[in-house]
Amino acid sequence: MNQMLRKPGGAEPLYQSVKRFIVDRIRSGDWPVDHRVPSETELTRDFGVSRMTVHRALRELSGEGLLTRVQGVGTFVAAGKAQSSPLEIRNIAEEIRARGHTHTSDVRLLRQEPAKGRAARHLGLPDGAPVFHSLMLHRENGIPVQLEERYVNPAVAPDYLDQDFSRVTPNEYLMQAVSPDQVEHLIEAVAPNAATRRLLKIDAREPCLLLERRTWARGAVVTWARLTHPGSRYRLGETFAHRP
Amino acid sequence: MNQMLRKPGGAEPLYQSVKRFIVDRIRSGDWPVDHRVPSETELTRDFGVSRMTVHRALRELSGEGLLTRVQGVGTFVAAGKAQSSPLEIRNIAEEIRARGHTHTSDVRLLRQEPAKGRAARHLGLPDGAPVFHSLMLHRENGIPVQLEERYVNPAVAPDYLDQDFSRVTPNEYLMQAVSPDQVEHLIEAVAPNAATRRLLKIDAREPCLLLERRTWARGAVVTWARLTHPGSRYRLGETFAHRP
DNA sequence: GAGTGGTCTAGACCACAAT
DNA sequence: TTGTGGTCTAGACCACTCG
Repeated sequence: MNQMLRKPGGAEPLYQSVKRFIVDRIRSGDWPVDHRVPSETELTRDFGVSRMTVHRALRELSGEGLLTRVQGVGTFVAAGKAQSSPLEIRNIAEEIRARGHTHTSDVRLLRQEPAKGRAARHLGLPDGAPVFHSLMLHRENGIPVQLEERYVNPAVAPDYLDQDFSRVTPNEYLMQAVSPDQVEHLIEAVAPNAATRRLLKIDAREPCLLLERRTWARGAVVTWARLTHPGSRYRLGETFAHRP
Repeated sequence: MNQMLRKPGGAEPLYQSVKRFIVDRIRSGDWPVDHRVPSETELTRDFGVSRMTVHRALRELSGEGLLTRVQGVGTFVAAGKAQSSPLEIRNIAEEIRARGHTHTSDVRLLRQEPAKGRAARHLGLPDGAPVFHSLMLHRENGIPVQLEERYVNPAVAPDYLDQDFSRVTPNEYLMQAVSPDQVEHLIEAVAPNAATRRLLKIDAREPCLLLERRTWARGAVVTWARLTHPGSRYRLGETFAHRP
């Protein structure tokens, strides 16, 4: 029966089971973008639940941006360009997983070096003071979506260099290690330089969305991050309240 | 009957009517923060609809952050009311004047036309329905900084075409004419097309920051605006305190 | 025990799109 | 005409909180 679909733990609503089943198919790659999802009638039969229950699952996934529904036509896996809110401090890995996709990342650089120029000024440190510097490349389903260059104040996060950033993103680590009390964001459209183009695998004509973020904790700058995204693969968004 | 609660236009789902009723009570101040909302049973009786319908309305309002629901206790008007947004609806003219600079603008287009493609979809209107379409160029100290292309729902702002937009920006007019209750923003980096390059006086290599904004009032889309800025002359920025 | 919200069913009618 | 999603009903059982 449909009990087989329930989570082992037991107490999960049926519509959650249906949602989980669909998200798993998308996450695993079984259902690519634009793939047609079984109709409500089919899912009703397959899961042995009522149509209202299936409908709720599909409606919620549609509201979460994972599916697109067209009356009279069907339900499809949403194309969904990457989209996030600049308001909060977003976690790129979580954001990607929330879309049902796979997040992977490479550590391209992780070291201590003398602060110079803008990095020193943004961190509020004297020129030549030691800083931590990291460069990460984040991918969504294998496609580069964010280049994360980050400078970290060693006084605030002394263990930064010892982390395994293949398991926990720098963002995740810093958020739990030193919860910041102030944030600054700047958003710009920029032309990528040669190194950025190579890492993001884009050509010179593609503009990039640059999000710069600084965070503070108890008056000291924690980190200055430059997050560069290919314009064709990422955008920032936010909705206040719901659109009906 | 519950027909009295329906919108004059007719076709509104019942759960929408219930939502609208509650939102109106909150917005008007009748129901302050922490006010207890009538139970599902009471609303079912008052509206003459089934409990499932009432439940959906309350569940969605809860998801949108307007209500808080506690099983076994009741439903209450949520506190909070979002932190100030970095992407509040900005008024380009005011923003420029706040920097001590001079704002000028040209009306390049202002007319009614049949909605097509994206404009129709974004406004939630059928293809070919009449819409208002305007194109404005905004300058800071004589230098173009924003190209504002805007589509407006005639049903919501019927007098749009009669305004003098050399004195009041479309944004200012719409904000005071129909105060929106919902906003959506999207930010992208894009390459400008030929017409945009010519109007903004930039060359093909310069990326542009595109801010798309939709606003709603009482469930209907008011306007969809595409604000294009030269990457070298404009950026979005924001500082705020983080909630611990 | 009474009242609340959370979930679920088995039907129904409708609007819409494709054939 | 067929199949799709959108809405709605009138019940039902459950978990939970409170007096």
